[in-house]
Amino acid sequence: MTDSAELPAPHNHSLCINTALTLAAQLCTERGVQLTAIRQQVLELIWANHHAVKAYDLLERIKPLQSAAKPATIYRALDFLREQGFIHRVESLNAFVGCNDLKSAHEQLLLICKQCENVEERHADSVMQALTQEFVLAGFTAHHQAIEIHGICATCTQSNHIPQLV
Amino acid sequence: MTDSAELPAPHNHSLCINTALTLAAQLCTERGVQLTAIRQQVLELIWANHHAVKAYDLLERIKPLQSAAKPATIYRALDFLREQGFIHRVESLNAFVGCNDLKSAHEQLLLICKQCENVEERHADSVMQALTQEFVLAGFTAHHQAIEIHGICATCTQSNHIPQLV
DNA sequence: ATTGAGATGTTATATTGTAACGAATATCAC
DNA sequence: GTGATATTCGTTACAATATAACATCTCAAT
Repeated sequence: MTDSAELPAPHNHSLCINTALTLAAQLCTERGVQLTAIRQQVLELIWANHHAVKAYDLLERIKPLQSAAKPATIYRALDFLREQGFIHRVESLNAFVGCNDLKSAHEQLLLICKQCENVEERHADSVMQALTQEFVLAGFTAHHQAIEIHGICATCTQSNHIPQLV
Repeated sequence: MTDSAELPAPHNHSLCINTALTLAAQLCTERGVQLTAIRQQVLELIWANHHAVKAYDLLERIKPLQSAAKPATIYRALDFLREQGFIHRVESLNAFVGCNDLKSAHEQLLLICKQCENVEERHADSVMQALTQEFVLAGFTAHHQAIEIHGICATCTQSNHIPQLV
């Protein structure tokens, strides 16, 4: 049996990773910033699945590649990747997840499944519009927002309804 | 000059605190749970202003009252207060703020001012409705949500426009 | 070759949060 | 009231997350 709990949808994940890495490399070139080996490896590790990854897990995983890696190694790479908009920090998990919309500067919604732990990013324009109205009402100028919803994703809900073999 | 940056609106803050504490005490009685001295003191310290307070700051502030206080003392009180819905955790700040809507079970929006550090809680029904629609679209069952917006509040925006005496 | 900016190595430490277990206290049935 | 039970608290130890500070390296532009 494959790991269907983690990558439930028919999903070519290496395509997923490749797209993200290729685009990141391209954007770095355009912006004149360096996607160094460490930064690229961290980005690749984050994209290993659609979970939110913890900094110290990344540290363990990068050590075979970068034996000198220390916490600062990881946090610096994470800072860079965040500045470039390649990843998001999931505030409610102290963890990090790849951004799958590098082109547009959308602020987004993160749907975090408690069961499979996948994090789905959605643009949710209607939510953002309602938020903007709310800011106007409150006289608030928004700079940055974190919208994180914990629950059960569609795939897990479905698979939970499939009769179990007991 | 008074501390107008922290409590900018004409605002009877002791009323604010008293209301919160009285209501919390009442709800605890109704629910058959204990609002012990420690828990009440922590709640009171959180309500000292409208900032998000860090756990270790609370620890320092409660020591004059509870000389035996240790991290676990604070975190247990915080757990209790959260379970009862008396406070919110601000995920993006690792900090805690009083809930000013104890009666209704609204999930809410936190508007966090970078300048005065006040946290304003808003119900934002339109945002929640848009969110609910988004969940339906995504087939997602939401259990808990954190919506945290960082920016500049109305009061600070106004006072920033007042010509400075230089 | 020099230099200057950015990236990394390295050590140390700060901050945030939990686990585990025994002692004290409150609550409830009798 | 007394004893049984559950809850709360004290205490120690530690885990997990994150940053500061400074030295060194790399590499491109001059």
